[in-house]
Amino acid sequence: MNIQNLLREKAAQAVNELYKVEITASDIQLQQTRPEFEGDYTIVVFPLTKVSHKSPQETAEELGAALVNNVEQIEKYEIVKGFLNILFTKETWLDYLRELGQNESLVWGVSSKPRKVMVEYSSPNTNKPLHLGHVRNNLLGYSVAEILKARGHEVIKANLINDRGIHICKSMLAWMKFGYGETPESSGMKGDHLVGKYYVEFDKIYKQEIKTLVETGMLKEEAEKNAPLIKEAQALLLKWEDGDAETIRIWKMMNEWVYAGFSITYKNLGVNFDKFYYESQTYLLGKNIVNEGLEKHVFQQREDGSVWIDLTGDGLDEKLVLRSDGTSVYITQDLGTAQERFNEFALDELIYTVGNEQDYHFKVLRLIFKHFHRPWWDSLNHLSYGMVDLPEGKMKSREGTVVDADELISDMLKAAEEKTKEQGKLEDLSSEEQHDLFRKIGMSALKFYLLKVDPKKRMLFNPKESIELQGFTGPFIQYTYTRIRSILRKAGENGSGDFGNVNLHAEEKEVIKLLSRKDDVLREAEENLSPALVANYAYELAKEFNRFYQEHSVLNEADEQVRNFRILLITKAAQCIEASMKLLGIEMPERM
RNA sequence: GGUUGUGUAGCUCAAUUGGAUAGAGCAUUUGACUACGAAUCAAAAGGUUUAGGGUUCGACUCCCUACACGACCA
Repeated sequence: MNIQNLLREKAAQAVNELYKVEITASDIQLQQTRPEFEGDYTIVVFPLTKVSHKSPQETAEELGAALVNNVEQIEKYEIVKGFLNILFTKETWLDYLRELGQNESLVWGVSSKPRKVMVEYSSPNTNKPLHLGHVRNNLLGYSVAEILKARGHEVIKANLINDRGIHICKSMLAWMKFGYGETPESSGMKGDHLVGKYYVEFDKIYKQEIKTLVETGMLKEEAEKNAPLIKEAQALLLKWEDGDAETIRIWKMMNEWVYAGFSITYKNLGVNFDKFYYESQTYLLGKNIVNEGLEKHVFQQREDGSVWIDLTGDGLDEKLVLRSDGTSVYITQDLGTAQERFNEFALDELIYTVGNEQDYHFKVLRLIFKHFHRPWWDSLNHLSYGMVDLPEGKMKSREGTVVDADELISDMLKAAEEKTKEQGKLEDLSSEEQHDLFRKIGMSALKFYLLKVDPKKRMLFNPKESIELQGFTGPFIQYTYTRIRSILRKAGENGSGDFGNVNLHAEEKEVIKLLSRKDDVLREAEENLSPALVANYAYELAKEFNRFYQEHSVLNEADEQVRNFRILLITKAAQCIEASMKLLGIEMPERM
């Protein structure tokens, strides 16, 4: 059993008996004992003085004595300034490791209430290739989905592709006018990049037209509306909405190019989806919701025909849900698609992985369903993440500072190859094996770099740092893993016996302690939708192993029981590192 | 203008959700490869947690004010 939970429960019991109250295990505040004191865990006594009506010192004294007397796993206690430090017997830790050893592989603790959850992530536009911001989105969404799965939930990974609207018409128009039939095949370009090229082309010529108009004396805003190219694009959108055959044909063709491109990027990123949605099929949804809102008097219609919701009572303002011409806005279709998804899958929860620039939007979405009294309105969650900045500042497409996802990936792999070759340890691997290794190392550097940061926070992407292999990085953890694997290969079958009641060194105990925290880490990662907690944990574990490795030998250990113990210890450490990194979408190599 | 997020070591990030002397990595300085892999380990140095006030046994964390940067709503 989880040692922290054991302590919480026993402490709660003891408090209840001592002071005739009814507190629960979760009322016990627990933390790691600071290294300068003797002990494994520390009970914070201050909150308990409210029920004991005694001084912190006295309360700690009574609780400590009760625990030592009643719990065989507890060896001693020590009180320092209102903190009750608890030391467990070494058998407690050895037994915990034995318990882990009963399973062949590592088993995560699962949620007591499994849910059915849809995680929407990626959700790209079809007018240009993916960039660094999308990469953070994809890695976060994928990882959160994997974390939820590991917790025992049923997860549907969904991708809502924005395949319609003025943006794709711009690319189409530019291609029709200036493309001369260029295709991915004829140009040798990846489809998403080819379409992106025409999007940029559109913008370039559009800007020129505006400039020319302004020179003839037109106001800038006016020029932006009246430039011939934008008018043409708008006309094209109308044709698309009318279902014009030729327009639809070109639209489909260009979107197919983009999808082929995206699927390569997704494959390289190692992400996947169970369900694709397309806006062209969902953008008309939501109008029935608008009607429902009007009937329920949650929405109000104005004289011009537009429909609004008044959220001033919730601290927000009034929000448009349908334009006066009867067309949808973004929130309209989001209302429709959310409703449809709950209907179709009987979801317990829906998580949108979208940047924090849309915090307001998702607040509104939840509130609307709250006013509709949907029972699931509260399960509509927004995995909101911060933007990715570059050392030069924000990514700006106009200034060409956008970091392209495909380029980024290939740069990472190249860097991994160079740095690995510098080490010169792998001459005997086939070139195929080498390339697989470079991929694993490069992607681990990239993924770990992006996932180790709290998703909520805006972060800095420093290309030079991202390809580092030392310190708080993915490759460091991989390296640690391969060291363990190397020992285990050499150990062969020599470590399957029991280890009795061996001595336990500080470095060994610390590794077991960390292992015993795995389920709490996963639970917290779920609660906070934060892969960063898992990343930090994997790093801690790797570091703790390295500390052990420096001080103690496994294979050269003469005592067979000690050797058996250490082999099981490092086996479980390796499995836990691998399992944690897998939740981040990072693969472990056998050698590097 | 309104709403909202962020501000921690030179840089990039942590801090068990209010707990002990705020921790890591990089960079700098120093020590350890004839021990299972040195992509490692150990050590030094680096902090008025943006500033000021408040709440309490106790504040990086909660409240107020100001400043800086960002985002959103028109």
